[in-house]
Amino acid sequence: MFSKSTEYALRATIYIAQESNSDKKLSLNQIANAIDSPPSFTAKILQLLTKDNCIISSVRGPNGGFYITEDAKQLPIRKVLEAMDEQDLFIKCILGLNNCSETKPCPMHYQYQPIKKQLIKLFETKTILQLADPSQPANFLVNNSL
Amino acid sequence: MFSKSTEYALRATIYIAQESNSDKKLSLNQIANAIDSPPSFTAKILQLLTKDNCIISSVRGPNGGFYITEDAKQLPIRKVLEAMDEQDLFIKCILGLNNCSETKPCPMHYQYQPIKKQLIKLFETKTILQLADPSQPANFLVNNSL
DNA sequence: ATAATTAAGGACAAAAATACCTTTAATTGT
DNA sequence: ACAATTAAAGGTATTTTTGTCCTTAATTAT
Repeated sequence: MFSKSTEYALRATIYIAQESNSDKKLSLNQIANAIDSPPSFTAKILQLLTKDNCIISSVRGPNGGFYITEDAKQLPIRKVLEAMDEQDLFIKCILGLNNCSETKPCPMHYQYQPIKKQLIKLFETKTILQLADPSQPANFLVNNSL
Repeated sequence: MFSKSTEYALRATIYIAQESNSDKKLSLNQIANAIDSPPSFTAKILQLLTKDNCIISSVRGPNGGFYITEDAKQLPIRKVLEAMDEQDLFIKCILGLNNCSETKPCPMHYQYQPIKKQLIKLFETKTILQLADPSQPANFLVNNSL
């Protein structure tokens, strides 16, 4: 569905929203460890998410780290996809066509369109806050023993 | 959603099912031209689809080319994903976790699960024939002038 | 038989995604 | 001021994906 970068970005954002606030910041290593991602690569992802502090905020130095503001928690998760430049879901159809629509539909258009609509709705309406329920520690591990 | 390889594979399969039969075979160049894909790369994709002639059939030599049998048209399009080793949709969740389920759900599980179910149903129940039906649209061009 | 045609197969090239490492800058506490 | 800590930034390495090219094998028509 998404690139690893986007998966890490979504996991990191939700985890930070669950665990942090401006008084309790999370270090890169805490985050990478929690969301099961390579630390150095995760650093790059976090840099994208903190661009202009628009999704994630960060401060350097001792007791520094990453956190998210209450305002940013209200953003729809689509913003995370935008930050990662992951727009194919919104632009392309399931066969990879760019302008697949009612006027020039592909052979799978009528089958995929309703599903695409739900996916778009999910990312445009669900906020970071709605996905980050702090009442219980969430599962972010790629491989679980079931 | 899918890799370019898988997109080409789906487009090629549907196109071949629309246009060919054992008496009317399609050359590599006809196919690549129709589905808007790089010819040499498409050749590799077609090799995967013709493995054991299980989805697409081919014959070499003059008047040779690719075609699909009536039997193969009855296969669900999931078979194309299998041939391309594109299994993430069926295995992983939207955050990239392998064993995301009711017992250990990720933070997006309950939002994504119903959509994933529809996607799986689409690929497991729709046959190549159903998508290649003359009643279905037949546009395969990546960039349309709308 | 021979030549022409077409897919199959192998090697290789380019580009993109993923991952790592080192240095720099900011911040904090002493 | 200084040392310690932490993210930012830059460069590089590795792997995967995408794409090309050339040779081989099969088939057909002459």
